Amino acid sequence: MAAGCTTVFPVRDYDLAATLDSGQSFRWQAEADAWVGAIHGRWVRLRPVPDGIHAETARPQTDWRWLADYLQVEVDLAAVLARFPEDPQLREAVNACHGLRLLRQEPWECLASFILSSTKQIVQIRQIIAMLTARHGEPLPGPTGQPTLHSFPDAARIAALSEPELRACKMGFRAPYLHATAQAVAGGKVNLAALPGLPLAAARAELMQLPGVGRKIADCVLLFSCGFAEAFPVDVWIARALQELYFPRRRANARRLERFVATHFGPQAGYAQQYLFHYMRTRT
DNA sequence: CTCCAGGCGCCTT
DNA sequence: AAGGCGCATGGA
Repeated sequence: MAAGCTTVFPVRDYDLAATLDSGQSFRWQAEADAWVGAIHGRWVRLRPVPDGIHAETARPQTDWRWLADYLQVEVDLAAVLARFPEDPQLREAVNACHGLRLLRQEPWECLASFILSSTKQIVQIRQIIAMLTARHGEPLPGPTGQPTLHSFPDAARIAALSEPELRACKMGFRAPYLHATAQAVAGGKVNLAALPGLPLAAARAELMQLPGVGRKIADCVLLFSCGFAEAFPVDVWIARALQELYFPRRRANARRLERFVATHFGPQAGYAQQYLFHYMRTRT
């Protein structure tokens, strides 16, 4: 294959803006008609085009599989939606968010990002992560005239930082959680790369050993970076959505909500969750 | 000013 | 088992 800095992924039903800006990933920056980001140690610009997604890198690529995998362009969205349960609430969310997809992110960046997400608004999560990468990531080669992007600092790098250095990135009480989890991952106590090969419950239990990682953050990592499409993170937005859409008359406690999501949404529950989440956040 | 944000860990009942 | 509270920080 010839090396080049651009390619087009032919794909239908892909809303790039909704997907990159729906709270599953925190580093994509909007330009006039494109998105710029740093993934897999590379500067990338993505642009929606009529027949798919146009991609541009700073350095020539001979193999674009890393990006095709990240974007999940091979996923047949219609087949995913076909396995959703038939209920009017979910149908409404799907109709409102046509082309919304799930990404497949790098596990460490995903885990660290969601440790930093607790009781923060998405805007602030983005600010914390921007500061962390600018200060402690490696500068990436990019086009001249563009602001320099940085790689996400790996677990060993964050483990080697002091807690005050982390707190200086405005992450507050999350600093000791991120630090201790970075040490556990860098030290091999949890092997993130092995999680996709485990049964869902075992992979979840592995993640929940880590400090600062409970059920919700574990499910985010399982869904957004490990390929477990049935993982269903329940945050305040989703809890509110389930309460309002499915239990409008009586108050449902956490236990009841957990049983409902485990039985109602099926094998593509994680996709359903993303539609409900985006629908709740964007409806007027 | 108060309230709350893609929670978690620990402490009470 | 289930619920309450503190934790930093900043925006509404």
